[in-house]
Amino acid sequence: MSSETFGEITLERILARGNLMQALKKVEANKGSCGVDGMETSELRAYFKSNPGKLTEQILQGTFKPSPIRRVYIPKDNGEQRPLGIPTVIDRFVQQAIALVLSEEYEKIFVDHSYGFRPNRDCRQAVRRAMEHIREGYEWVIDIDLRKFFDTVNHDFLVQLLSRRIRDGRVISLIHKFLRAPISEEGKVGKANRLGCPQGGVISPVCANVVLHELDIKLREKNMRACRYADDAVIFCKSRKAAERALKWIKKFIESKLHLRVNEDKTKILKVGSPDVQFLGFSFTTKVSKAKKMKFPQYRYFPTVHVKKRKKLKESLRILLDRRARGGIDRIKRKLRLKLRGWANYFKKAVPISWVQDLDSWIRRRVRQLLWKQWKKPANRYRELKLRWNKAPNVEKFAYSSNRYWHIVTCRPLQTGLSNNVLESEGWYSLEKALRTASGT
DNA sequence: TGTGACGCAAC
RNA sequence: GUUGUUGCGUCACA
Ligand SMILES: Nc1ncnc2c1ncn2[C@H]1C[C@H](O)[C@@H](COP(=O)(O)OP(=O)(O)OP(=O)(O)O)O1
Ligand SMILES: [Mg+2]
Repeated sequence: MSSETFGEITLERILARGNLMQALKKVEANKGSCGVDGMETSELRAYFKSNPGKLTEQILQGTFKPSPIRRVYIPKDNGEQRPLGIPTVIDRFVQQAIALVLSEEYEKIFVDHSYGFRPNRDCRQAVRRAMEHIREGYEWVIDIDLRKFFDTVNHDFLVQLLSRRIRDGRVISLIHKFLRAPISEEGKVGKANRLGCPQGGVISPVCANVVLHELDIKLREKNMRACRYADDAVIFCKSRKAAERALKWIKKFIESKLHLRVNEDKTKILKVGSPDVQFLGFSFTTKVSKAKKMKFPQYRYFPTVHVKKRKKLKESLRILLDRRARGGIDRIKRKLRLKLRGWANYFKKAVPISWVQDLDSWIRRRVRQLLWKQWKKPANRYRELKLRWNKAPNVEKFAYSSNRYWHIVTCRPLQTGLSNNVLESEGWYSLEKALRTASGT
């Protein structure tokens, strides 16, 4: 619990040998790409060892200057672009050292309903907490999202908050320097940054939590049923009226006190069962299988995989199982298994079985297409089919038929020769199997 | 029990 | 080409 008191955060503690070694390991393990200076993570250890005290001395003397941040854009799920800010590996190393200490201390004061970017906390716990509120009759939800969250964090306010807990001015100054690091885009270095924590900065997540901790405190003070993961906060109320009242002051608080911007489009008040409610990839539904209802008759709402996330998985499988897919069959098999395992492990019990069956038969259809294309020549097709289905009638005739894949895979010989069982025995994974192993049976 | 390689998810 | 935090999974080594 938060019974422990906030410890002293000093530069010496950040630069302690053990802390630096731990930070070094983490940067290396990430294997992230280089910053503006071109130094790779694989070169960091050698660099650090060759100049043992140089870096720490610079930091202690206050002469250390972070390098500019390399700007890279990556696509977001909604089609927009996400501006990353990639620090040099040296800066990531120093930031790691800071972040380890910051996180350790702030963990002691962060509130229980905050889940994002925090150790020993995951999405499932956040969703479980949300479900508890729903089951206690709080069926109206305020879904809050902040506009360009990291990029709009106010430096002065953040520094002010950090100063309340960190008495060592050198630490504050060092963090401030990292925040002000300029952006380098297409070789051009811009002016010192005045707004935001870089998406890609090591200390950014904990800084983000430090800012929204103020909101957490306020919500707890007012006895709100809240659940926050980064800038995605859901607050549960008993009525639409209550939700509207709450949203009014929350908005005001976020914008005027925290200097952040509420995303007007994505922020909304809805009944929890609405498909527009998405929290960490889940939505909440009353429409579940009879078996589930029988098992939990006392419950009404259940978490389920949000439709957008189902589509996202299917889309990525479509690319993986494309007829003109790159790489060999074995590689595709392995990737499919890995992907389904990982995915199933995250969503586990929230996946509706009827959808599992739909998806699995869709996967098998695409696998059949893939193999049919792979075998190419009729003679090959004959051989491969016969190999799998000895007692086949008409295999010969069928193997020499046309090339219209989608139509063909629905025909009997392929369905039998490449039946579900045959596909499974040849190592083709299914979501059903992934879910079975994920739930431990 | 601990370490490191790969991967999945959330943001 | 893709950074960061966090959680989990699989495999591997001692
Ligand atoms: N891949 C990532 N790498 C680094 N930081 C990330 C990544 N994804 C999300 N974040 C961090 C930075 C974001 O500001 C914050 C909230 O994510 P998100 O709401 O998706 O974007 P956003 O708040 O920046 O833009 P938007 O205005 O679209 O909501 O989480
Ligand atoms: Mg946002």
